[in-house]
Amino acid sequence: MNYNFKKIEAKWKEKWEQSKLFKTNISTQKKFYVLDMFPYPSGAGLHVGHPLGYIASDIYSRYKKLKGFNVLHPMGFDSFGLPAEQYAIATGKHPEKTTKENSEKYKSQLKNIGLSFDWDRELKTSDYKYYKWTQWIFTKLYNSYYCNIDNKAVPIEELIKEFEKNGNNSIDSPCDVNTPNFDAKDWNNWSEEKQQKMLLKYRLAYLANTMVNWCEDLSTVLANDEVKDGLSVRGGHIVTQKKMNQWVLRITAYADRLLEDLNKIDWPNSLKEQQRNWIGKSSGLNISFNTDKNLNIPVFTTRPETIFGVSFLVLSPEHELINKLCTQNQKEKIEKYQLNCSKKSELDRISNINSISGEFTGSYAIHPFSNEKIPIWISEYVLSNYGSGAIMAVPAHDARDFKFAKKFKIKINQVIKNKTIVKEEPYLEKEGKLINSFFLDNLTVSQATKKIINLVSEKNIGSISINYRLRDAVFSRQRYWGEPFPIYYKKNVPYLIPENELPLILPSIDTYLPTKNGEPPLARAKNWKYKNEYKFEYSTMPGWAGSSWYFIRYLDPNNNDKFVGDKELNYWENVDLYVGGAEHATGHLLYSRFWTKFLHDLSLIPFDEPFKKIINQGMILGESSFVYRINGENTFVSYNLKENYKTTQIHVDITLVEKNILNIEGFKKSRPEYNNAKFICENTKYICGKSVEKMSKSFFNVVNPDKIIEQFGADSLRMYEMFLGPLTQYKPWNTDGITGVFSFIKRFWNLFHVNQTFSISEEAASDEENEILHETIHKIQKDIESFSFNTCVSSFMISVNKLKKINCNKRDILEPLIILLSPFAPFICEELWDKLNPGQSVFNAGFPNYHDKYISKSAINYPIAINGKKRLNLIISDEVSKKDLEDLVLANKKVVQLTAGKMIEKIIIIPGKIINIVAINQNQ
RNA sequence: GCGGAUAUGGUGGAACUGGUAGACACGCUAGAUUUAGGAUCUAGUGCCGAAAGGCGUGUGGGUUCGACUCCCUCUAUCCGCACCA
Repeated sequence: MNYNFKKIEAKWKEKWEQSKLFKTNISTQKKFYVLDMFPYPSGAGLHVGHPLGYIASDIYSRYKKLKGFNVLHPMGFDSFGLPAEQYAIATGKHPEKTTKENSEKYKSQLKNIGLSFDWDRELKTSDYKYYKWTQWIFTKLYNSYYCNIDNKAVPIEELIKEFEKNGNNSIDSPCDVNTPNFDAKDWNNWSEEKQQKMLLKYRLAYLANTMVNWCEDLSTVLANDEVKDGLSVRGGHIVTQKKMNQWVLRITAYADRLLEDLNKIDWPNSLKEQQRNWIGKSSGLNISFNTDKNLNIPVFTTRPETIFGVSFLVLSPEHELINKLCTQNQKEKIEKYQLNCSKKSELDRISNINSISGEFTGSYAIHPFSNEKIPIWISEYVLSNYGSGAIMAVPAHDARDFKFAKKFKIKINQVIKNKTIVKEEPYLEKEGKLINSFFLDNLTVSQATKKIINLVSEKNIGSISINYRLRDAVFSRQRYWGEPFPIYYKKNVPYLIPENELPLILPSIDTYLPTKNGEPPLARAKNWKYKNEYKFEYSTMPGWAGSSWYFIRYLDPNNNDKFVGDKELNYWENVDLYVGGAEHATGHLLYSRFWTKFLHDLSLIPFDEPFKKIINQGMILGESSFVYRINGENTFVSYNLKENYKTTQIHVDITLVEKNILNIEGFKKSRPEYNNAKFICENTKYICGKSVEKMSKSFFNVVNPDKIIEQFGADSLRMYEMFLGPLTQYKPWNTDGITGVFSFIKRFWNLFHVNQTFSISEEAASDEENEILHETIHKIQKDIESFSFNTCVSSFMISVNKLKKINCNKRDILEPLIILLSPFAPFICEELWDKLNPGQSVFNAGFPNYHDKYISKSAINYPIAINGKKRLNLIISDEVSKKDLEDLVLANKKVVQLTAGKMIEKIIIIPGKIINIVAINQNQ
């Protein structure tokens, strides 16, 4: 019988689906939770790069199952999002419809690959049965504040009780910067409206004015990557910065815990490092500078010891004191500068390092220790939302301050001794002794830092302060295709929709555009009011809302009474292995940790980290092909002749290229403008150029897995994806190479067949055969556990090649080998297992154990090296003593020949590894 | 600018804690076989050289009996973040 993968794969796909082989339930076994990052179902479907991580996690899941674990391995879709909405705007099709079509397509592609997902647990974020609970979590955030004393989130009722008793005087909790002090009397006298406004300043979900990229012509808000050089990418409309009242989540309250707890999870270091940098904790000192206008300017510095090096202050262009500091003759310039900055997006403002700009306010600060006059400037390199929005500039010891001082010819005071000439370049190290610093002179940096901190607090002009780079997370989107907020407004004050009235269903609207007066699309919904009276919130939640907790919902996806059942939660707990791309480092992975910690604080879940271990898979890159068109002509010149002309490089669809040779007829037909194209060829062939880049529709280099499966089968696709290289690395796809694993699979099949007939021997295995088997078991187990799947495939090839050579078809050997291979190539293994053990599934078998006695060998093929360079091999029994070994080696003819005329200085014997003879020339 | 990774044949890659560099494949060369298929099998294939031998893991140095592996220098490519005071 020939290996007919089409028949085999179709058969088992159906059988597994019918028998619900991959359905999981709570049991008494040990659990293991394997999760893939949530895909967004795009209209283009899967390409060959997408399933890389899914195949890896599938192999690991199946391995864990064979090892006796109860494995949870679910899949679903992050189905809210911008592309579906934009498609809806363009075509009028409801995003729900396209989302459904796209996820069905994804699902069928994933099933073709033979991934062992429990599809009964499938979920979609856009399903109201799911987003009911996303809304519910929002109500919990809204109804909580963060207590710094307990260091956790606490229900807002506790805060109200405290306000009623003592006002907010003894509250230690992050809140709005403009929160006034009040006592119980004030609180109890306030109207409900005023009380609600005060509470909003403390909630973990609160309203705040935040800057957005506003596009007047489109009357909508744009994302950073939709804006370039102050214009919208689509259409080139002017984009300005505008403040907008939006929902914000107080993630900064968790900054320290998010940072600290990185130490207790098994994530790649680079990922942890990215989160650390994103949170960006830095400790320093807040110091107040008085000014000639008698105003206090607080500045934040991490280098307080350089206080005597300050030669100017810089405020951010939005700083609230600028109006008061700005003198009459500087006013015009300052206002012009401020206006200029407001036109730039934050991204533009900070991306241009080399153009230094700023304006002098006309005012001076007074140095708190030397009483010197210090000019006050404004510049866009100081950000209003970090620290206090103002800095003390020390050009001798800070790179940006240095550039600024050079440009505006401000003096540069060196205060730390070093060989660097600070007139030419700044000295940035925190090493050396202080100079020009009065009472700090001759102290080291750390001594001076301590001393200045003490003095500043004694003088009552500043205090130690910890700053985070992390900002609170804006949670509103002016879009249609997202979760509606369970919020309505009464007298402009937000109120929650009661829990028992959730979900608040996303209403239908006629068109998905914002309204003419700039309200989000939901303002178009007809008769959409709470109790027919109160306006709902019109913005929707961002894409990351649904993906911040989906891993919890998988435990109990169909529960209509709770977001997850207790039994399920306590059995499955958090994710043991999470596989996905590193690009989510500071988005999804941080928000999920935040929500997990929050839910844990309210005792809703028993764990406070979502993902115990993460593996980042690398990307599979595509190989793009190019043709070269002579500028101004419809003539294409072959790759090696293109230097003779001025040409433009154009992507050509890789399906029209084989072994770098262009299918000219196909190319002509591909686009009307190529119909009459001419070609300058090399030996009648047109050679294309190529390069490796991201696999993308726009580069015409995508390879569809369905086509690969059609030609070689899913088992070959799975094994080839793993064989390409280490899971975590970036690597190019090359379809030609798949023939290697395809013929391996056929060779494996042929082990079970003699003259095309299924044939298996019941004879006992020989030592040689056992050796092959047990070495393979050992290697496969080790490599799966270290996620080295590429070397697993090599070992399978090696052992099958060896077994083929000795024509082994013994059950004792082949049966365990099927189990070993089944996580990688499930279809063929199930088929062969079924022939050996009719009616049983290989996935209910146990992973075989290896025996050391077959792995250790008594004779060693010793490599013999002379001066570290291997020269020959000698087979020597491991019972030979060291002394005998030396004699044996020195007596060898080849050794004698190679060491002739040299003196043998010593012999190094590393047992079981190598023998090295150190020989030196005698005449030297 | 800062941070992180990576660099090994024509190509993808292997080499466990310093111990045989190039496993396993693709490609290529030669041959066998065949119902001409993107089939199967055999042998060869790092580079230079007729051979002996020499040279080889991005560059230059160092430690070591021995370095792809450890240390220093430089270079290139990719990725991430955006002036974080």
